Amino acid sequence: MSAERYNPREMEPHWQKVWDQNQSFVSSNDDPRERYYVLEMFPYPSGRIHMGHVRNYSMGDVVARYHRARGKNVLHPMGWDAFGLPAENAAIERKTHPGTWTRQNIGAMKAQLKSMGLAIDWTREIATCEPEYYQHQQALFIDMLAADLITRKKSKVNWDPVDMTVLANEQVIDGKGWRSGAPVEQRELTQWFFKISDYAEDLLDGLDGLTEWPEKVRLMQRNWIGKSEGMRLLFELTGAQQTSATSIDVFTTRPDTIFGASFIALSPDHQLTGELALNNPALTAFVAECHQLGTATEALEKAEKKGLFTGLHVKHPVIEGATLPVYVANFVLMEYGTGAIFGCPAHDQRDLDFARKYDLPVVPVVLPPGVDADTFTVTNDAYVDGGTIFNSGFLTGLTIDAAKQQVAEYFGARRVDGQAQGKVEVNYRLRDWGISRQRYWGCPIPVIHCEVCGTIAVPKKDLPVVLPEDVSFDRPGNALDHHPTWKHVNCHQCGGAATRETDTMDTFVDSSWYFARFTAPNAKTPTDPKAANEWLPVDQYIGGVEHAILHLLYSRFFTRAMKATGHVAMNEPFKGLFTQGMVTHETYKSAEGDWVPPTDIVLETFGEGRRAKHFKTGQPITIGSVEKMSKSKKNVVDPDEIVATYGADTARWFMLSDSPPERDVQWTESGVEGASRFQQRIWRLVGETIEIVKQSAAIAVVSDDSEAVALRKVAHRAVHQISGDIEGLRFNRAVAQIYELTNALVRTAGIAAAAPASRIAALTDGVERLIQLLAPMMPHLAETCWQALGKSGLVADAPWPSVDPAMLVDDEVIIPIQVNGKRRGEITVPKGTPVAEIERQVLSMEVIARMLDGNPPKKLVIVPDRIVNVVI
RNA sequence: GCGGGCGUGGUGGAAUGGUAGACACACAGGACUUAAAAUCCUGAGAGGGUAUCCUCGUGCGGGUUCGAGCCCCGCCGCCCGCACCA
Repeated sequence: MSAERYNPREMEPHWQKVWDQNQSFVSSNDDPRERYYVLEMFPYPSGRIHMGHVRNYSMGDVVARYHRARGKNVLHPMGWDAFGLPAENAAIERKTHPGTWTRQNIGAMKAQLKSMGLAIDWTREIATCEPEYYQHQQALFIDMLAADLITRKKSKVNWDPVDMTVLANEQVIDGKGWRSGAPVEQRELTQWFFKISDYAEDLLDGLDGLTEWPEKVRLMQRNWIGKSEGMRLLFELTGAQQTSATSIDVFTTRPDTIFGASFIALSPDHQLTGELALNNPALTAFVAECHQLGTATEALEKAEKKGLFTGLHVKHPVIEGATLPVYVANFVLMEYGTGAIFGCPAHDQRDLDFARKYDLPVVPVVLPPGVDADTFTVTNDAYVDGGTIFNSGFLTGLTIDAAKQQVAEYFGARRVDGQAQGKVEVNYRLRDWGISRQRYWGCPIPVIHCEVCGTIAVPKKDLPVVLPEDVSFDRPGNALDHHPTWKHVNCHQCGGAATRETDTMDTFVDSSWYFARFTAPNAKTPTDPKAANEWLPVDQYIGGVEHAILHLLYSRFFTRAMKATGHVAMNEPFKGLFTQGMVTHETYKSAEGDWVPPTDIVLETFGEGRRAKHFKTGQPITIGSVEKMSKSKKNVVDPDEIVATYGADTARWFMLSDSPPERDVQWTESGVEGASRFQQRIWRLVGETIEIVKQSAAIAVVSDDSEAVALRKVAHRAVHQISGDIEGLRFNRAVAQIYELTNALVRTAGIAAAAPASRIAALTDGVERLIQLLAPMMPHLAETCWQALGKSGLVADAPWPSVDPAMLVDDEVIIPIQVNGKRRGEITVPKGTPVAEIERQVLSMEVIARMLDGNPPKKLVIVPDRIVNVVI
C-alpha cells in the first residue's frame, strides 16, 4: 500500500455528492419500519455557523446515523429560525431588505452545514420567514383564538427601549432585554397573549413524565411555573368608607398564622392605592418613589423595606374587636397573588423587617418543637420552620397543616360582602405569554380591527397575510405600521374600512411548532395529523441549556394548544432532551490589553510551561482564561477554516472526544491536530490490512487460534460498548473505545504479515467493524475506507455490526488480591472458579503467607470472578 | 437568601461499592532521517528505595463497610438557575 495520506479535501465533497445523489438521508412517511426522530435546535441564520453549531449537529448526526444503521426510519431534518430583529438591524445598516439578508445567510450557512456531511433530509427544509411556513402559523393562531387560547388585553408590559418592542417575561434577564441587554421599562399597552397560564398545572404535571430530560431543566421549569398553594382571604375595612372598596383581598400560603397578623400591606400598584393617592400627596410621592426603584431593578436585594400608612384599618378576622393598620409597601408585587398581603412578622423575615421598622406588634404563633411557650421569643430572625400552633384561639395545639385546614373551613363558612371570607386557592408565578412585537420582520398577526365588527380574525381562506415587500426602515419603530397602504383593508364581514393588526408575533412562536411541521412540510394544513402523530414526540432533541425555559416551555404549551385545536394528538413535543455544553477557547491579550484572535498567535512550549507571541510582530502575548467563544473576546475559531484545513471529519471527531457532551469543551489546536492524526492512522491501518490480505489471499481459514479469538473479542466488545455509549449519548466514551480498538488492530497489523490466516481474518473482520463504528462520527473517512476494503454499497447503508454474546464472555479472569483493602497481588483463574479453589490459591501465595506470618486470616472475603480481600 | 450541579495527574477526562487515573492532549527519552516533518517504540500520580519493594494519594474533617472517588453527616471552594412570590 502506498504511503499516500488521506485527503479529506478531496474525499469529503465526493461523498457528500454521492449521498445527495442517492438521497441517502431522505426519510419517507410511508416507510413501515420503526421510526426515530432526532432533532437539533434549528439555527438562527446569522450569516455563519459557529463551533457551537458544529458540536450540536455532530452529536445529532451520530445519533441519526446510528439509528439508521440500526434499521430505523430516521427523521433528521433542518430548518431556519429566520424571523427576528437582527435582520431589521442589518437592513438599516446595509440598506437592504431583511428578507434579502436572511435568505443570503441561509444560503451561506446551508453550504457550511453541507460541508459538514450531515445526514440530513434536506427535502424537508423549512424557513420560518417564508409565507409557506407562516401562513400555517397564522392558521394556528386563528384556531387558537377560536378555542379561547388567546386573549387581547391591556396590561403592563416589558418594553425594550433599544429594540423598541415588547418582551415576554421569560425574555427579560436580570431586568434587561435578552437580546439588546438594555434595561427594560414598564409600559401599559394592549397586547395579544397566549393563555399559557391556563396550562400551568398541566405543564407542571407533565414534567414528571419527562424522564428523559435533564433533571436540571425540569427543575428550572418547575420553579418558573412557581406553584404555591394557599388561601385567598377577605379583610373588612372599618369605619367611615373613604373608598369604593369595603374589603381587601389578600393571598397567603400561611393562613395558619392568621392570629399573628399585625398589618396589611398593599402594592403601590394596587387599585386601592391609586384611589387613595388621589387625595393623598404623600402617598402619591411614595408610589412614585417605589416606581423609580422598581425600574432601576437589581439592588432590590438591599433595598429597604419601606411603607406608608394609609390611615385605613381592617377588622382582625379572628380576634374580636381588634384591627390591623393598612400600609402601602414597596415590597408587595401587584403581579403576584392579589397585590396585597397580611403581614405576620414572627414567621416571615420580610414582614419582621417591616414590623421592626414601623414598630408593629410581633406575635409568635408557631412554637418550635421542644421549646417552652413562655420562653419563646422572636428577635431579629423570623421563625419559618415547623412546630405547633399556639397563642391562636381555636387553632392552638394544632399542627400547621391541621391549622390550615381549620382556617379554610372557618373562613369558608363566613360571609363578607356576600361571598366566602376565605377560599383555598393555588397561585402560579407563570404569566400569560405576551406575543405582540412592534416589528416588521415577524409573522403578521392575522387579525383586523373594524370599527363596526371589532377585532376579528382574518378568514382562513384569505391567508396568508403576507408581509409587504416595499418597506422602508428610515424611521425608527414598526415599519409595518409606517407602511402607507398595507394596513388598510375592507372588513370581510361588513365591508367597511378596517385596519390590519400591525404587530407581529414573537419569534419564539415560530420555533414552538417547527418540529411538527417537519413531519409533513408540504401539508396544506399546519400539520398532517397522521404524520405528526406517527413521528412525534421527537425521540431525541439536542440543544443549548439557554433554552431551558423560553423555547422548551413555549413548545410544550404550543403542543398542548395544537392538541386542543386538533392538529396533533400528544401533549409533549420532546421525549428525550439533551442539553449540550458550550465550546470554549483560551483568550489572548496583547501588551496593550487588546484581545488577540487565536489565528494571530504562535504558541511555544518549554517543559511544563507555555507562552504565546504574535505570529507577525513576535510581541509577547498573555494567555488568559478559557471562555465561551465570543466575538467580543476574539477567541472564536471559524468552522470553515477548520474544515478547509483538516476536513469536516476531524472537526466532528474532536467535538465528540474528550469532554462529556453536557459539559463545556475547550477547543485547542493540539486537540484538533490529534484528531487529524487519528484520521490518518485509520487510513494507514486500512492500507496495511489490505496489503496483508493481498499477500495471503490464497490461504484458507481453518480455525481461530487464541490470538485471533482475543482480537475478535476486542472487536465485539467494542461494538457492544459503543452501541450503549451512543444510545446514552456518551460520545466521549465511545471515542475512547474506538481508540482502544484501533490500538489493538494496529498492534496486530504490525505483526500480522507473518501471522496465520486465522489472525488475518480476525484482523480484517475487526477493521471492518472499526470502520462501521467510525461511520457515524467520521462518515467521509468511513466511506473511503469501506470502498478501499472492497465492500459493496455505502457504509451509510450498511447495517450496524452484530455482536456475538459468546464473544463478550471471558473464560479467564484476573482477580486482584487485597490485604486489608490494599492490593497486594492478583491471580488468574478460569471464570467461575469456586470459592474454595480461590481460597486455596490465595492462601498459598507467597505474599499472603508472608503477611499472615503463620496466623489464620481474621476474615476472608471472596467475591468469585471479582476480588479477594484478606483481613489480617 | 432559595434551589441545583461540580471538585480525580501538567491538561481534558475514565472508573454497576471491588486493581483509581481507561482513552486522549501535552511532555521526556529512543528508533528511522543528512536534517526536519510524519511515523514507530518506551516512560511517567507524588515521594522514597533506586530491578517487579514500600509509603502517601480522588477539595477538607468525620462515619458506614472486609473494601469508599462512589453511600451518610459536617465544612470549604467554584459554576449555574431563580430571586422582595406573600
